[in-house]
Amino acid sequence: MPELPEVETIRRGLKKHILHKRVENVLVGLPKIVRGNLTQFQEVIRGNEFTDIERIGKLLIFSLDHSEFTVVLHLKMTGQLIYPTPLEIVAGGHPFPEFSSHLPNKFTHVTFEFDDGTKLYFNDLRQFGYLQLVTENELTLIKQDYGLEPNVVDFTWEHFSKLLGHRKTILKVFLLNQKLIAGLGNIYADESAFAAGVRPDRKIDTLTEGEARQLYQSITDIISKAIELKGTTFRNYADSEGKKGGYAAYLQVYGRAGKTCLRCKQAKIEKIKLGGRGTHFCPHCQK
DNA sequence: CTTTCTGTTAGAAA
DNA sequence: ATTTCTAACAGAAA
Repeated sequence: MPELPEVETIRRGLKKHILHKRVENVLVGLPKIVRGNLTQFQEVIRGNEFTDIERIGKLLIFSLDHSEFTVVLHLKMTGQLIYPTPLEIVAGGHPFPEFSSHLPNKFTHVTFEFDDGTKLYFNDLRQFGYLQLVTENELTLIKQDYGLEPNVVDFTWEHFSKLLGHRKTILKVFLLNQKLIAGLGNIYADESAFAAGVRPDRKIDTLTEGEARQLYQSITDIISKAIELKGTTFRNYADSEGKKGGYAAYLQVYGRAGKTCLRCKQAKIEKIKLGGRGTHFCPHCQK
């Protein structure tokens, strides 16, 4: 579920709270959520502490103190990392009734218990997400599978344009390819194409330079705005404090199939399937 | 009731 | 080599 802005929001939220706290216990209710050897996973983390949290694309990377291992975590479609702070424990506030108001709940598969009594919950309704211990070498290999980050300085027009190259693939598929651009998902891909005025079913090699530049700018603007607003809650995304993201109010096409376009106020938003994903666009505003 | 859809992606099949 | 399909899963919506 979460795309780059949502994962980044979670990363920032957790960094404020969980670093340098001794992990007293790692409770695992659903073993398959932990890839690799479960016993080793628990032994390496118990008694240790997280020293940093990084992110590449939609993947979170937790550094451990004095360990050859690093923890990587992917939330996939419905994963959540919730760290109730004392204030929220009092308020009892998880915003989604289906996840019940108190944690852990039936979707909590891993719980980290810290030495100050606080807990970090990994919830995942659809159970696609995972945690895994990786060595430095393995981490290097994983990083090689990720392309440009849209929110860093070297996401330049020159790099982006090189990425487009002479590809003939469909724009939507291009935008979702994590090996090329890391972190875009279904929502921001559709929103970026709309903002650029380009149909998502266009072939990359038919884009004019002007359209390509528009697209580059749209991705940059949308991702930074979405990070600023702490992501988009369309269904059940929540940040580490259990709060919803604010970007949903800015969505132009995603989830608006059949509704009148907010820009031209004439055409209805169409929904088609591209690369196996529901794809939304305005047939009037996007060429 | 059944069918289709869902913010992801690894791996198989074509 | 590259592109498309499917599976992993649970629940909401149609």
